[in-house]
Amino acid sequence: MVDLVPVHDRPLRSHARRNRERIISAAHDALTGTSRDTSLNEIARRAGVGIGTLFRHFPNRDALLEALTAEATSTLCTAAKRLLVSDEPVAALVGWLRELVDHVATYRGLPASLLLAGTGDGECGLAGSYRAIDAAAGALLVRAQRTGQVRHDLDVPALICLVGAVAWLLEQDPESTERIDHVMSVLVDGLLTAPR
Amino acid sequence: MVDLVPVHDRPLRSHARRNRERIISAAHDALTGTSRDTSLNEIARRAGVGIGTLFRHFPNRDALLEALTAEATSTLCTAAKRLLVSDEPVAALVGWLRELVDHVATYRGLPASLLLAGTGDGECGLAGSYRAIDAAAGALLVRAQRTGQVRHDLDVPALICLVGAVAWLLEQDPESTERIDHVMSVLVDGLLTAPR
DNA sequence: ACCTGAACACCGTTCAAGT
DNA sequence: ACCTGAACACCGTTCAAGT
Repeated sequence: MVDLVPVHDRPLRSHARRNRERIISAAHDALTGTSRDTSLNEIARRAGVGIGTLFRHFPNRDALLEALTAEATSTLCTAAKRLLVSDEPVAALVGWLRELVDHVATYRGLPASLLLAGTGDGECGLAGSYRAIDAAAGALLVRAQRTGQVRHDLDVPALICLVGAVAWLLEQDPESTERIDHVMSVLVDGLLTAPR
Repeated sequence: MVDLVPVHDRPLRSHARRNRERIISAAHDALTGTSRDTSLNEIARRAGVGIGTLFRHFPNRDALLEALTAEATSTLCTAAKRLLVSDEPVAALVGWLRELVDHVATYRGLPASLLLAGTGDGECGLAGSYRAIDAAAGALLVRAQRTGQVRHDLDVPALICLVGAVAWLLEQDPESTERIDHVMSVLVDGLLTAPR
């Protein structure tokens, strides 16, 4: 994209960009740490920015979540592409799903927002992330199903539902990692083809 | 318990009891219908009662949820006892878990509150319900495990986690019954013993 | 073009004042 | 003993006013 903006408002734009970064950084710290339930007003305050500025950059909470997770989501999806050439299709799928659970559980409210992005007809903030995850998971799923070891009556939305549900469990009690692993193993067993 | 209260405050007590019933009834309608996200103030208003009265009867949202669900929970748990003498232990467990999912998904916020009741050390409102469900599920689980068809590395808390997660999915999108059924069948497959 | 922060309509919760 | 509702401290969100 060519830069057509006049030179004289460069400093303003760069200042705005810095504000954006500050908000993202403050939001990351606020939504990731131990006290994850931080208000948007508080995030703006910590970012040293007016609340109006936060809403100017991110019209709603989902837009902020999208910005926060965009980078991690895309690295996760490129990782999926790399896994597509591994020689263990089922292990690749399962391993990636586990990573996805951890990723989605990183920010409070992300499981619900991601699910909503899948259901929602319109363009809610996380629609882009959802599509990226959908594509990555789809490729891994199809390849795993071709081995015959994974149920064929599974589609990507169902898979994302399952991941979202487990991520929500992790969100409810971030301490209970071992229980989540247990639950996840039950779920993975369910994905595998049952003996007829 | 013997009734020791003087006769002259009987009408007051009965009036209080009627208020309690009104609140429960209004809350049921408000939290069950299509617009499930009704505020406590609004519920009090619909019940024709001051907001202070609502908080006097139910100190927090979980206490209200407990009162709302107490009856349905106990009938579900007596149903579990009846299922204990059926001749299909696995089908009994699975069928009951499905009913539990529907029950937990009935009221908005119940999945999260129930999970918290399991984790919480103290006495949050739904601790009683959790114990009842724990006992009922435990009996069904043990019997199903004795057949050898159900994984032995499963305990009741893990089971309730799974139910809560699926109920949360249903809560997020009450329309998607067919998808939930699908997810539930995957989960149930995961509960069954995998071929060694 | 971008930022600010007072202001709005809400939320759950409390508590002095009533009967 | 029980009820009331104004009041409090919050929340997300908007928007007139500034630079």
